[in-house]
Amino acid sequence: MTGPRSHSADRRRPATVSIRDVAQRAGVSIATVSRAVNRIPTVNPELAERVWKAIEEVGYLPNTQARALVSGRSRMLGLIVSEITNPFFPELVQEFENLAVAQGYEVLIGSTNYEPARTESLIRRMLQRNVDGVAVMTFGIEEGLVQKLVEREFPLVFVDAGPDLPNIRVLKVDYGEGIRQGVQHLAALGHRHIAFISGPLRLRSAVARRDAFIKSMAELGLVAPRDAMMEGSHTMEGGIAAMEQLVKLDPIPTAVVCSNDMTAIGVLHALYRTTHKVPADISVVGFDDIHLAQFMLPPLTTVQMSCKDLAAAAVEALRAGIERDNPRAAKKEWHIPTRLVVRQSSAFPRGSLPALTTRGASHKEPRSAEGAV
Amino acid sequence: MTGPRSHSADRRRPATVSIRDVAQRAGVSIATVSRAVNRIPTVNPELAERVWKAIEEVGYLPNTQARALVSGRSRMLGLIVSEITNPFFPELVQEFENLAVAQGYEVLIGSTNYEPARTESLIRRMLQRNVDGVAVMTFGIEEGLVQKLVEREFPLVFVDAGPDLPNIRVLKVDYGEGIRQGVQHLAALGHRHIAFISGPLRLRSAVARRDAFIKSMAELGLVAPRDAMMEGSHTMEGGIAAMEQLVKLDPIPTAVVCSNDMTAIGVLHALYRTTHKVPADISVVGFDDIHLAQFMLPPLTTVQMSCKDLAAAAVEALRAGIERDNPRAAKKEWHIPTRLVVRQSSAFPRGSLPALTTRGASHKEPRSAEGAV
DNA sequence: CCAGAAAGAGGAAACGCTTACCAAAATCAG
DNA sequence: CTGATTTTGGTAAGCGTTTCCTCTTTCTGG
Repeated sequence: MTGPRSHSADRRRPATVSIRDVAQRAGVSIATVSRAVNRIPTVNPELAERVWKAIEEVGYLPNTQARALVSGRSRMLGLIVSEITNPFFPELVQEFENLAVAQGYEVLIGSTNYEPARTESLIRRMLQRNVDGVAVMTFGIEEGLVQKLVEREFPLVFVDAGPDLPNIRVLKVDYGEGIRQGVQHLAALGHRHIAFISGPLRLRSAVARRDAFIKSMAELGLVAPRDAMMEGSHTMEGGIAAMEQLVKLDPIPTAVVCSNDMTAIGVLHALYRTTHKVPADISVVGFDDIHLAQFMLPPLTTVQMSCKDLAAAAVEALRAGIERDNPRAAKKEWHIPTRLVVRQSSAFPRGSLPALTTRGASHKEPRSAEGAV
Repeated sequence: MTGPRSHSADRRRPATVSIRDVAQRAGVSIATVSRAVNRIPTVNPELAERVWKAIEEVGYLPNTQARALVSGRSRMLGLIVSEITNPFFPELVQEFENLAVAQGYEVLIGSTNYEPARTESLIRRMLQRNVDGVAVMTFGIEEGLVQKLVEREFPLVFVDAGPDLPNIRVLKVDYGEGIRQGVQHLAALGHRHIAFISGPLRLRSAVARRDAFIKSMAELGLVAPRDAMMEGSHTMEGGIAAMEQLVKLDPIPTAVVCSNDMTAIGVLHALYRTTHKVPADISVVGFDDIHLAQFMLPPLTTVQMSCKDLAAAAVEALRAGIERDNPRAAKKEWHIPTRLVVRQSSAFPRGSLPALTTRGASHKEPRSAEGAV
């Protein structure tokens, strides 16, 4: 009669051991147990000791559902990404989760796959599960999504752009800096015909990246002809399709800047199929610096956007919105830097230097810089 | 006074609209609302209609926490993977999540990163969140993990191997078939010196894959010398390290079979650095068939393990364990087939046919088969 | 036309926890 | 030594659901 399942008829599945079992065991009231568990200082240390011992003995785990129900806070965070299968996002998810868990939060993940219907149901589910806040890291908001959450005065974090409302915080990625470094790097190598493959242009972030490219080109007195500005889809398939168009151009671009690394990987593949050599025939620059980038053939020159920074900012911003006594409660914007990482997919354009070998030996080629420019 | 927040003092954050608001609006009791929501047939259709209308009007979403508390079932599933940043897993997660959500479940994801401490805390968290069941897709159980869950009579799904207990179901992957196809494919091309790079050998699945390789070799009267059997780590870095050893061998293997695709990608990268050509100098075969595999340079020949199949089986098995009236409740094992997908990282060993060109043109090379052998 | 059954709706008790509110014990000042 | 003040622990009221039980109401058959 003193076992964990004593007080409750075990009609339910998990032979759940509740706060009452602990109280009984320790010979105190459930209130005391609760206070001990929550480390409320008014409880007598000796009693607290007894409680902790009892907790250990009966193997008590506080029921989060019940906690959430009464406290109104679920200690769950929503994380919405556009595509979990794009390797950038798992890296982000990983970091985000580590940080969230360290703060005692659980994470509910969802990917929109760019489908409004999915997004809709995602929001619904998260609302229903009572998440304390949501980070929308889709790099481009599908409008309408916002509305539902905003109404509820939900702590919300967006990337790049979001409505200026009290509960909304924004992570501003400084695309300008990284992309400028990329373009200048290519220009310094002697490239003049530089193409760009964007993400889906209905995403604000994709537009922002493209604009950063155009601006950087303009600063150098360069301009990419309209047909060298392709719209991709932030996928390998999109990169392939775009590159297949670009190689038909005359003159053919000597370098391609991509809106993300997956696109760049697609480009590498397309050029492999058309037997163009990278970087001898065409230089390729990516964006994101996913882990995979350095293992591509050749290793990818790319603009790094640290998902560590991003995740850290997201969690911090979310907490600022959730915890009313948070010191950063007033902060509304976080800035994320970007920087170029030079590897071996970028080199002098053919003809500007004599007899460059390419594959295999290319990692020994002279380069303008290693690391940030 | 009739608004959604009428009855409850709004001390709490979310201006939560509860079942009471709906009841008031529809002019019925909360019991009736609950019954209507849960589509219990005894409720008068006309009343139900009124309830649904009221729900719509006040924007009611049932509170999952409260539901879980009273019903004892959270409708959350745990999904434990070894490494979310290994592209195989996001694909799996995606499928799993789609299926789970379709059945009305939410998914809590966690990756162990092969660290026992992480695993430990993962289990704790999931238990505390009251998940209805857990799928452990780490491809190799870190023992001790099991114990905690087993004690609670938790519905559990493992891959490859797990204790034979009433609440435990196992997904058996048929490594033999796919790996046999891979080895036979290489042998048919003329390869005799075939190396193997395994996963971390403390994982049972890694051992199973290696054993399947050894067995397939033996069937053909082949044997891989001990120093051609490397232990990797299921990462690109592991593949690189292992391959760097293998190229020092004399004679150098003409083909390498890898325990997963990430390892194979690492191998490709290592061979690029040592200026060996794939497949002309060395053929490479992967395992998993992640989406990325077909976009590698060259596209990777690999053994496909469908993560669709795997996810579907996992969800089904989990439901069988959770829902006591499930027709499949008695089924304890699910079988997952594997099959070879031939692409361009495998070809005749150098010398067995005259003058093979490699890169760029290799996709036009004669091959023994396209698709399954 | 009435007894009894069936059907439908409401009241209220749980689920496991937090937290106001209280009461008792302990401490202290006068 | 008494009355006021401070600990400190217990009691109970919820949190938003589900579900059992009871109470009407309506229908059926004799």
